[in-house]
Amino acid sequence: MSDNLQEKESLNFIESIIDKEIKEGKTNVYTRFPPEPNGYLHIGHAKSICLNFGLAKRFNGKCNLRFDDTNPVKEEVEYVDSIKEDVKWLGFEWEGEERYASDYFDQLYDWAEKLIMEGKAYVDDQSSEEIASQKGTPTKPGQESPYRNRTVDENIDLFRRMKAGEFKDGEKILRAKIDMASPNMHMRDPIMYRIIHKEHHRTGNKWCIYPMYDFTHGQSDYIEGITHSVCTLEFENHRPLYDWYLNQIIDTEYRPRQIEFARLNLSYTVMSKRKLLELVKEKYVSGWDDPRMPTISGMRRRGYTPESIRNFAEKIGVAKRENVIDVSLLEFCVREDLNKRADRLMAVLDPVKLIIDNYEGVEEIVSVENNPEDSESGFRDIPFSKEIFIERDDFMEDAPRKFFRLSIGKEVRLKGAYIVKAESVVKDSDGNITEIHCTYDKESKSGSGTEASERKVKGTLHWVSARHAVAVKVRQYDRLFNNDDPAAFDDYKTYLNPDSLKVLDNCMAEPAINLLKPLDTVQFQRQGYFCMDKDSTKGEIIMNRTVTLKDGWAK
RNA sequence: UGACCCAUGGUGUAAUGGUAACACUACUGAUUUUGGUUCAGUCAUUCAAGGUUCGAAUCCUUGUGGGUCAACCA
Repeated sequence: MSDNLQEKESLNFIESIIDKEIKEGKTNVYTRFPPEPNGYLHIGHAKSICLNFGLAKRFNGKCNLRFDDTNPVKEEVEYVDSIKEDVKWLGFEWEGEERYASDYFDQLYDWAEKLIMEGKAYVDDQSSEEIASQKGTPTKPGQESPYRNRTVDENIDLFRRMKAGEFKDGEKILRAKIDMASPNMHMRDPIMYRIIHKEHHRTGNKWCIYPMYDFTHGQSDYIEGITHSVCTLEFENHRPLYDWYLNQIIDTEYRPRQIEFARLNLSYTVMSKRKLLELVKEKYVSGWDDPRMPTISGMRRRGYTPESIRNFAEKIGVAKRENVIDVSLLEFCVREDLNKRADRLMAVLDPVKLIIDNYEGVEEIVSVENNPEDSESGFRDIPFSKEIFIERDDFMEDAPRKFFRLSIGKEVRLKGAYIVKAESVVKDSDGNITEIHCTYDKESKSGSGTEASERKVKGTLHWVSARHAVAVKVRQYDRLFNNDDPAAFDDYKTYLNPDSLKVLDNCMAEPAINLLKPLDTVQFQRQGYFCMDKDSTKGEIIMNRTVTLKDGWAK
């Protein structure tokens, strides 16, 4: 029966393709995640990672991590390291050691010579401008290069001299000889190798010619035994070239297959590496791991969990249709996860003092459950006293009838403690409330079992005992852009949300906050989920707001 | 005036010729010592026109709309 259920589970279109192939006798599934180490991974990459590793897992296959490092101008070791960390953090394990396209440079070079020998590639002496001008347009065919019909001997000689470093950057180039009239621009004698005199993060100064993406990717797949080369839609037009190159070198039955899917777009954010890099370089954010960034490292610092991101990737599905996922789905996923696992803590973000005038004694201890969603999580003790802080928003002198919080003459429950009634307020010369004076019902203590403790009151407030309060700094993060599709505009930066970060310096938390370590997540009761920032020190606790709680009141 | 791809509620994703469904969002209500959670419910969907078929979201044709492609980027 359970088998039946599993069979009924719907497959995405890639899984359907593989499922069909397996039924037709194909035996293995081998995928790869192929980032270029020229930036940090973002939530869009997470979709691809979950897809590729997920496919391997589902079909008992393998998945490689391969760095597509064919352009030393843009690539750096810093990015390699961060990418490895992020993939691991997301919970995936690649097959063996990570791979590098640069590991295949020798083989790629040999294949290039082979193509030259067969008259299928030639060296072009023209400038990039000249080549571009002969390329034609999508609706007009291109013209053939005057160097297109050089002899094999001449081409080989020139190519070897390119490799030997006899020419400057841009002086010569190796092109495949395909079809300048092809309706597919990528087939109009695409560039295979260009000269770049620049040290490579892996191969050092061994090479001064580097292969282009198209001449690298399919062959790398072939070398690694990849069966399904899953990439995003913009490579759809490259597929004929992917296949053409493979046709030149393959002499076995095995052949990798490119399949394209629609990349992830998220509302209220930008996803392109170029734009993210701009935000970092121009200091609109504090770095790649700024908690407002849609990068994996930013989300980690913000307090997102790997589980919530994987679950998100599962929920958004995989298809070929352009899509913009509502960021509220991401928020739903992290709340869903954190609700189950985050211990509750009380913290007052905008404190105002509340004094219980008839409170007897100095202080006492109350006991509160750590997480009502997790019976294993137990209870903790919290100090309570005559003077406490509550949220400024939780008090109104004259409240509308739907206001379930504190106002003069009205009662509320202090979470885990007593029911209090507001009697009067003290204000400063500007009219700001500085103290709220209350009386409490001595018999109403939570859990005491008395009749008074069972009384129902409209609202329950979080609070912190004034003399025990721990000062914390809170960073309230909000969406980075205030337009739901900023990427649609060239001047997307004008849509940056000026309130995407609010720093609150005078927050007060209960003493248990001292037990937290960096990256620990808690729920501040009635506020949201917060994650201790890595910049916290002994003297200063910094909490990043991951996401607010859903607010059913929302004035 | 090219090639390739795509079109299902507000947003996503299913339904694989046989009752259009699931999730998110929004909104109701119940429960609640978090205006959270949980539970119950409501609103809302096949781009258009032809054709094939007993039967079409699904297959065909033609439109329409959208995306991608003219880096010595990936």
